[in-house]
Amino acid sequence: MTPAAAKRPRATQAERSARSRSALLESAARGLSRHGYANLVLEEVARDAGYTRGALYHQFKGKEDLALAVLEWVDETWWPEVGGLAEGQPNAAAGLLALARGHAVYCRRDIARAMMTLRIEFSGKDHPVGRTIDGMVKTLVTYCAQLIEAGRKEGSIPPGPPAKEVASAWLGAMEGVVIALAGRAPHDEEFAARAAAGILGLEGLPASGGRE
Amino acid sequence: MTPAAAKRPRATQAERSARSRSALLESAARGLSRHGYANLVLEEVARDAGYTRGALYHQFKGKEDLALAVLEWVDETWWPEVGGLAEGQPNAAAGLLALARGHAVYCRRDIARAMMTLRIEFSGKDHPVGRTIDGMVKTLVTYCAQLIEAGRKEGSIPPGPPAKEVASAWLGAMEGVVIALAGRAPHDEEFAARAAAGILGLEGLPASGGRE
DNA sequence: TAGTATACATACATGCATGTAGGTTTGCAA
DNA sequence: TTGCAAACCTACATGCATGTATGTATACTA
Repeated sequence: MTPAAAKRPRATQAERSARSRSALLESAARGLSRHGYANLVLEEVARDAGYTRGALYHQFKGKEDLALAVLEWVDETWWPEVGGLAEGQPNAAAGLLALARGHAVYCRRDIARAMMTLRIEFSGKDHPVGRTIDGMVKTLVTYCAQLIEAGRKEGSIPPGPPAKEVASAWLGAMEGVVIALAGRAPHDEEFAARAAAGILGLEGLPASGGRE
Repeated sequence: MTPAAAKRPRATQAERSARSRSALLESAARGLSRHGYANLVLEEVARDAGYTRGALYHQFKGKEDLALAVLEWVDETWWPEVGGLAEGQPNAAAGLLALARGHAVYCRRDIARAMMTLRIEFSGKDHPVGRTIDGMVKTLVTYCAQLIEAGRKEGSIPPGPPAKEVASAWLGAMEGVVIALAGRAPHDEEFAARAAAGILGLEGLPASGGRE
């Protein structure tokens, strides 16, 4: 079917649109990182992407829709890139440390701040963006809490406060560290792992030098 | 002098003004915590304090001045309440853990978020609020870095990345944890200390509840 | 090659929050 | 009590960003 697709050098129409859309998304993510939602001015977003607000309003319903699209994009890229890192590890503790390192690496593009900014601005608020953020955080915290409980059963993580509380603290520490270091490799990764280990109550710091 | 001051039940005039000012300040701090700077609407601030915008504009030059006053207030209360906690400790490592715990306690009033919000919105920006925040953070980081270096010399803190980097990460983790737990005692304090210990590279978790 | 839909730009309208100016009340001093 | 200076309130003016409506160019279709 669609023999044209095979012949044509590029699906110029759809590709053009997709190109614009992702350029706008990337610009919006940067903008959200730097200015937050309220201070984000759509004209700047469009200009930084090489367009005008007209293009933006053609691709997205409005500011809110744009922010939600950024969140969706983050959600779709985070899990394959970072979320899976816990799988291949020998135990849950190592998995959570790998997650921490992976998150730090992932956040070297200035997306971490976008998430944190939106979370601070909207978390707990009765707003579509707030609900979306809270949903994402809840999913992540639940996932980490499961890892923690598994780790406690298998003995790789010592007992302590409720797993959900630990998971919340773990995530908070992650984001705090990553933002504070703002992608300054290689320490961002190192400190994320250290903070994670501390929160979980792990004693020896594993692989803190580069040798596992 | 001013024998009136001794006679009068209250310095009604000045006291009235001070009362209004601090009520507005407190309301503003809460508002900044919840909504951030850009989303902070001065009418709400005034109303929550029992006034109108008129009173606010009588006490402060405007929104920016109000935010700066909140920062000044935080700066003036933080050091006596928290900053001093490092002094009485046996070594620098213990001092930094005490600082972490103290900060968590201090932030149970929702001031932590106010700081973090403003920091995220303005840090690195060419704006009076941004410069003030950056100054405060720089002072704190420098102070912590000194403690870290002292701790390394005396052996209570193991060597590692540059002290300033460690201090930045330490502060970031603090704020992240405190925000994530949002004043949910007693775990906020516990996790702040754990994260701090992890960042610093301390092995045994000291005084983590003892019998847990 | 003509027609149409899509991608994008320009121009206008609206709302909302800040800041300011002018008024009213309250306290204090002669 | 009279007068003045505060604390405080009400009403207006301005600016800025969003959203919408309309216009133009570029790509696909027949």
